[in-house]
Amino acid sequence: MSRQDKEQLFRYFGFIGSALANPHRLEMVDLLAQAPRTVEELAKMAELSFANTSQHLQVLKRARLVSCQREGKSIRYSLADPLVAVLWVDLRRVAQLRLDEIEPVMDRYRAHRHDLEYVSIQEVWQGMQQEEIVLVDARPEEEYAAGHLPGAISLPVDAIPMRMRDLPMGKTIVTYCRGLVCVDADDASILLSAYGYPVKRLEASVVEWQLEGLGIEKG
Amino acid sequence: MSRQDKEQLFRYFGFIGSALANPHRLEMVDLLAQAPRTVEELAKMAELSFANTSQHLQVLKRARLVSCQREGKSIRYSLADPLVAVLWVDLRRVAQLRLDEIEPVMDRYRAHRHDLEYVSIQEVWQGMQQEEIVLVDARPEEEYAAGHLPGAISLPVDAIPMRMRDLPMGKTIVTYCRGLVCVDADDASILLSAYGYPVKRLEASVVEWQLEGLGIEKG
DNA sequence: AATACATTCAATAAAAAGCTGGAATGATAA
DNA sequence: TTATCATTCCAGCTTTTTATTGAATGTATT
Repeated sequence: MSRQDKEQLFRYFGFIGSALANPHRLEMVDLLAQAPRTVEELAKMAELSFANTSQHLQVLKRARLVSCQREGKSIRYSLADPLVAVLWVDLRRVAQLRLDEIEPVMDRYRAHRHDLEYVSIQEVWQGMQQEEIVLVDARPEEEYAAGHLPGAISLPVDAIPMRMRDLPMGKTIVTYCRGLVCVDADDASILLSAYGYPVKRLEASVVEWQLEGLGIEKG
Repeated sequence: MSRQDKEQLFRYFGFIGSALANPHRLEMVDLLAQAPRTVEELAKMAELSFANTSQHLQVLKRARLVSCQREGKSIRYSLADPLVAVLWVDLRRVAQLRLDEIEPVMDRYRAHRHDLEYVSIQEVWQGMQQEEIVLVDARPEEEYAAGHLPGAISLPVDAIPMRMRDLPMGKTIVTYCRGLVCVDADDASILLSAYGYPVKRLEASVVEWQLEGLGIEKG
């Protein structure tokens, strides 16, 4: 009996693992870690068909990694628990640490990677206390609204040419976005430095910020 | 180009996920998180055939989650990095937090679960400073040797009737083993309290101890 | 050099997961 | 009520994963 129960337990653990065994599902988890989204939004962002997106979401839902709630005509999905985001960050960390093949792809994906100057979470935290830097959230506004670093200004990449004037001069700008697997902050940095601002990039997301025990702001 | 690279990145992440998508592989990761093992040992412990065990190990190895090295006639596998153990702990945590189905199985598997008194890592740490408790490592000796809580005595369940006399009287005994998915500490607790010792159980493993930032001992 | 032994490889069959396009559902809005 | 629309379900098909055999590999020991 004991062995069977043990196997059953590991079957449940494997069930969670299976949910994480697909690239598209991981991309959805990554997106949902930023902000809740409808099926339609997710399908567009992950470049998948509706049916396919829905099916993947069902898998994540059955594994209890996401939950959903109706909102008007559509259904909005979100991560079921912050711990799921932590799990996803860990998986990504292991992949980056262990799979050497990732580096060259990362370099291609984030072509400007080596042209940028980076800052750590700690440096940003200190710089903010001393009001030496301005934090720029380069993600879409919904994601900013769902949770952003304290004091950050929302300035989605697409909106930079329009709303650049909002930025105060004389301070160093630090951009951030969804983290390593996102080029928004890269693009924003390139743009802003072309306009003459001194820019650095934070290579972390809101989840990693929280993992450091630091708080966030909403709305 | 950009989108393709992004997809490639997520394919790599999914590759790590796939390695975690099988119950037997997770059991092996759990075992290897305690101590390095040969294929033969793992096969016996997980109750799998040789070939099957080897095949699963290849999958884990290709995902770079484990590494191996020859040792005499046999090959000894171990976790490739402590971060892998962290990932595994997180996966287990998510499963336990989110899958309600797990509780009843856990109750059956660890039948004495509700007869035991539990202590937290913090309580153990404090109790040890004040020399009020004796820590008993109920795992096999190899696992104790590979890393154990500081000051713990190695007393594998099977050896309790023989070596019980080594235990000092007058102090509270705290048992621990591989964590939640292991009954060694349960069995040890039941045995020792039947012999009249005051016993509590720590529901955590060496990995979780380390995650609290506390050190361990080896050898 | 020959043998023993732990591990891996290869081939197969069975089971599970993945994608697609169209139909069904079910809540909202008219 | 009816129409609309986002989402889910379904049937079919292809691909991937898994367990099981038995043979092959490659060290270590004699």
